[in-house]
Formats: sequence, structure tokens, C-alpha cells
Amino acid sequence: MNEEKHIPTVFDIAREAGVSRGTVDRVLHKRGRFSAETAGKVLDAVRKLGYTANQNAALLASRREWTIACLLPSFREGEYWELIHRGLDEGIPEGSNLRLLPYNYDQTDPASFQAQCRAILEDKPSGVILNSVFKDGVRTFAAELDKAAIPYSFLDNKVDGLGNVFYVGIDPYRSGELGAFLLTVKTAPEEIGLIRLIRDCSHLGDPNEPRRKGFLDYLTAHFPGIKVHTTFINPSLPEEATRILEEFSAAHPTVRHYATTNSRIFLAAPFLKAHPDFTAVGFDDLERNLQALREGCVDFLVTHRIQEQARLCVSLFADFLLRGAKPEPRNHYVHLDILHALNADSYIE
Amino acid sequence: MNEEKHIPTVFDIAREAGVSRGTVDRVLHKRGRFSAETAGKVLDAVRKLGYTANQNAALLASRREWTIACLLPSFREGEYWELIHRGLDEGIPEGSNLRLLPYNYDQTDPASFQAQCRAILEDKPSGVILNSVFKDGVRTFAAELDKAAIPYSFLDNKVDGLGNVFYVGIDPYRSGELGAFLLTVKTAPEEIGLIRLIRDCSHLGDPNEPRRKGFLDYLTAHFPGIKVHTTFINPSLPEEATRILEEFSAAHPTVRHYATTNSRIFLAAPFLKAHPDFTAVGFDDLERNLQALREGCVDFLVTHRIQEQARLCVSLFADFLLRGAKPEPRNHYVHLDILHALNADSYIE
DNA sequence: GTGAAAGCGCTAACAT
DNA sequence: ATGTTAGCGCTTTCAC
Repeated sequence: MNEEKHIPTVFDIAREAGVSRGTVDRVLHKRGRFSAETAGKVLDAVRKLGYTANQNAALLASRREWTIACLLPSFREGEYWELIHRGLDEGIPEGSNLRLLPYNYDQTDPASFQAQCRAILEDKPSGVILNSVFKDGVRTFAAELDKAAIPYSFLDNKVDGLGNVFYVGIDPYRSGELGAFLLTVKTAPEEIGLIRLIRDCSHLGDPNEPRRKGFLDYLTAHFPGIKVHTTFINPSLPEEATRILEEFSAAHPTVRHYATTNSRIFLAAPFLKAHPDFTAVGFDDLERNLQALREGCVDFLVTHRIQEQARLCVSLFADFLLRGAKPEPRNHYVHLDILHALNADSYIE
Repeated sequence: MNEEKHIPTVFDIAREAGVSRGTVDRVLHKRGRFSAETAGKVLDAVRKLGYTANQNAALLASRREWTIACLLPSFREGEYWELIHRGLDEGIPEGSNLRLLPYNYDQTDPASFQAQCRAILEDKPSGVILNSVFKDGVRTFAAELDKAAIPYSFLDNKVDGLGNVFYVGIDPYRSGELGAFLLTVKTAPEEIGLIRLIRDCSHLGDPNEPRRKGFLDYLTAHFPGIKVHTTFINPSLPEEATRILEEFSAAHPTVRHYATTNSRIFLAAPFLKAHPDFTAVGFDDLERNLQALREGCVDFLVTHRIQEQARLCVSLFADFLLRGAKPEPRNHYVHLDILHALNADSYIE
């Protein structure tokens, strides 16, 4: 049974179609300078022989450069977006001439976002990966990218109805529902303490609004008449946060269920540590959140493979750019993971 | 800022070390026929210039063939090992001359296992991926592989203390603990119904023994005095299973918590459907298990990325074989996922 | 609009 | 023990 199937090469296609290798290449890459007739012959030959390019050879020979501009929030160590950036780098296909160009903006400063948008339009990258903090700004920018014929994809969160190639990230509404379920799985609550960040008040709504909606919808659907009390803390002042939460708790002694819908439940860890009988749920596997989970301050974390999500995004985008592979489906919802002290250890590979 | 760093090639190494490219290649691949002195010079040059081989070129030029024998249980559609085989194929690095050779054996028949072992030793593959159902058989086979200098790795489950390169899979004991936690998170039980398969009785213990131990240890640690009742069903006779479970339930009306520690909780789905107030937990995301979860028969599934685990195993093994990359750590424990109706939809990408 | 040919960086067979 | 060289399959320039 010596199969040894001969794998067809450009040469075979050329022979089959009665043209030269150069012509085959031009047709396959739509580089122009060929007649419709030859194109037909080449494509027929490709189908007939079942030809697929050898990517090793292609990548080796190609000297073309690709760039993807990454328009994402700037960050400090240990923050959410650091994981994203690590994942982005991992997504670059080995041996590809693809470079990522970071264009980081300040999440609290719309002007910095605008400035980076302008910079990207000037630099004309092959593609753009972005998220959405300033919805209107994103809409304007997307229109300009459309005009410049630069493809773009959303990562981690999105604005619907635009011309993006795809979206990779969670379904935020469902993550909120799941968080609410986990918060109430052990004991049914009558009141809930929802911990929010003061920056949510400052500009046009909080980026976690869809998640919060899922969270609240679940609670009201399953526990009619439930009371949700909201308190705001400042992420820059951790000690103050503990004090504020203690005061809140003193004012609402019947609240025994706490949650955030942002990624900063760790800010409540000292407070929760002092109240071991409280139930608490948060989101995202920041190192400090995981620690709070291990120490028993937090019961569950709802998260997803943040790094892998970013890796996937770059990798899909690279396929799209380099090989013209259309990623399906347009919304690539990643899995929501439930983390508990019992399964948190092996989470990050 | 025109960086354009020149990426060092074999040629640069050769020049730096004052030898030819052929010599560099021989040293790098330990193909012999070079002096210790030149080897030193070459390795120094590699370090100095920070050389790493261009994999595209390497793969393109290499006509060498690699084979990995996969010694794993045979399976039918929709069973656990089907997912494994799918993942294995995905793990083959693109463009590599690596082939997987399946050597499937019958889990209920030690002789078929032995036969496949002999076949592998005759075929002399570059490496072996295997799991462990017949522990003694595996020990013997491992010794023979050691003698033949054929590297091997365990996938999905293992025997400790052998010369395998690595293991990829879950920590079964912890998966059992997690299952027990989830079974009891909502309501504290006084009695538990543990559903096992009759084949566990037939040969030398059941492959899920470590998981069952974790499961039982958790229960006795957290609920002293708990009673665990075991009942056996036959996976080949689904209707009978429902009848047996109904009889069991009639005999033990106070049991309201049910679990399996194998992957067949779906066999109990019709029974559980008739008792919507019972709590049930199972393992592994077989399609039929997921359906039971969606229908509310099962509350939680403990699982892991079965396919991804297999993919990872092949991919690590390929790196080890093709590029001599030592995978660390030796035990690659994959993450335990908690599946609930609220997060099951997006689980399989 | 098409064909010829020179690489891309590495491997491996063949000289020496 | 070491050097030389002909490819691997594709891209891309250049000449027609």
C-alpha cells in the first residue's frame, strides 16, 4: 500500500493549465495582468488537482510586510489589557511577516482616542484591531476606515452594525446572567450590594452596561422584589474603598450578597475578608482576583480566556489578511468560564 | 527609525564560526561527524547572534517523515475518544511531515491491547502517544519502548513513575472534588446516589477510580456521616438503566442527589427528567451530556477541553520530536471547566 | 498578458 | 571531520 500521493504544486497547475508558474501565481493572487480565459483554465486546474498552496514555501518566499494597528486602552501591570496584549503577540503566525503596531489610548480621555485614530489613518496599516470605549468615536473612525478600505475587527467588546470583519469576545449580557446565578446559587438573597467604580459616573455610561443589564435581569426574573443597592468606589484609592464598603454594610446590615460587574472585585477583598459569611462574585481572572478567590473572599469568578481571545483575534485576522480566509461566524463568542477555588489553580496555562 | 534588523541565518552562523553551512546544520541537529571544538564555535555563534531557525525554510527543505503511533481505545460515534481523535489531528503542525498512526484497542479486551503494542514495536514509529486502561500492560510496554529508545507521552490519563516525556490531561482527583462540590452547592445532602457502570466490576478496577476517590473524599470531609449508595447500570442497555434507577429511587426515596464519575450521565437523563427536583452532576461534555444539561436534567457538568487537550499533546510532542523542544512541566494538567445551562452554549468553538 | 529565472533559508546527499 | 551544492514550492522581478 505505498500511497505516496503526489501533492500538486504550482508547477503541476501550470502544466495542467498550459501556462507558466508566474501566470498561475498572478491568477491565484489576483495581481492582474492576465486574461479572463487563462484565469479560467488555471482555476479549473486548481479544482481538478485539488491544489492548496504550501504555506511554508509561500511564507518563505514572500517578502511582503503586513501590519495590524491595535487601537486599545493603555494599561498598567496586572491590568486586564496587559493580558490582551500578551495574547495578541502570541497570535502572530510563526514565520509570517506580520507586525502589530500598538496605538494605546487613555480610557478616560476621548481626545487621546481621537489622536490615535488620526495616527492610524495616516500610517495606513493593513488592518486594525480595536475595542470600543467611546462609542461615537468608534463609529466615526469605522466610517473612515471603510472609506480607506482598511479592514478592522473588534476585540473584547464591540459596536454593532458596523462594517467590521468580525468580533472576538464574550457575550457580555450572558456573562452578567451567569454571575447573578452564581451569586445566588447557594443562598437566595433578598438584597444585593452592587459595587461600581466612580469612573462609571464620569463619562458617557460604563463599558460594562450590557453585563450589568444581564446581571440585573437575571436577579429580577428569579427573585422578584429583590432590592439591589449600588455603591461606588474609587479604584485609585483602595483603602478608601474598604472604608466605604464598611460604611455601606453598616447602613445595610441585611445585605449579604456582593458583586461587581467590572473586573475589580479584588478591591473589595479586604472588606470581604472581614465578613467571611458574605457571598461574593466578580469577573475576570486578574491575578489579584484569583488570589481573592483562593483566600475565600470571593466565591466565584466569571471569566474567559482573555489571552486566548486576543490570540484568536490576531490569528483569524492574519488568516483573513494573508490568505483571504473569511472567518465565520462574524461574532465569535468565546466561552464563559466559571472559576471557583477548587478549579482555579490550573486555569492559566 | 529604520530598524530593519537583519535576522541571522545559517549562513551568518557559518561565517561567524568560520565553518560551512553544512557543518552548522550537523552541529545543530546533532547528526554527528563534527569535532567538539567546531561544535563549541557554532554554538557560541548561535548564542551571540541569537539565531533561531526559520521554520518555514526548515519544513520546506526537510523531506524527513515523522510518525506518532496513537495507542488509544477504539470508539463509536459520539463517544469520548472520538473527540480525542479529532483533537489529535488538529495538533499536527501545518506543513510538517508528521503522520499519526492509530492503533486502537478494545477497552474491555487486554489481548487487543497487547496485540497493538506488539504492532507498534514492529513498526518503529518516531514516538507514541498512549493512555492507560490496563496498568500492568502499560508498564510492560513502556519498558519495551524505553529499550527501543522510542519516546512516549500519556494523554488523558497516566501511570506515574515511568519514562514518559510528559502527560497531558486533567487531575482526576481534583475533578472528583469539584464534582462533589457542585453536587452539594445548592442543597446539603444526607444521602447520595452514585451511578456506576457494570463494566467497572468486570476487570481490574474502574479507570475512574482516582476521580471517584476525590469525589468521595470531598463528600466525607464536608458532610460527615453522609451515606453514598452505589447502583450499577449497563451502558449497552439504556432502557434498562432507567428502570434500574427508578427501582433504586423507590428503594431509597430520601436520595435526591445523583452523580456519575464516568462520562455517561446522559444514561440517567430520562430518569432525572422524571424527577425534576433531584440534583445531578456528571462529567465530560459529550453531546448527549450537553443536551441533558440544556434540558435541565443535569445541573452541572465537570469537563475539560477534550479536543484541545489532544491537540496540545500532539503539538507538544511534535515540537519535542521535530525541534527537540523539552516540554515543561512534565505533567500538563489542563483546566477543569464547570458547565451549567447558562454557559454551555458557547463551549465548543 | 505571459514566461523565465533568481532567490527565500534550510536540509541532506555527495564530495573531499 | 568538513565543505559544496542541488533542491524544497512559492513569490517576484524583469524581459518580452
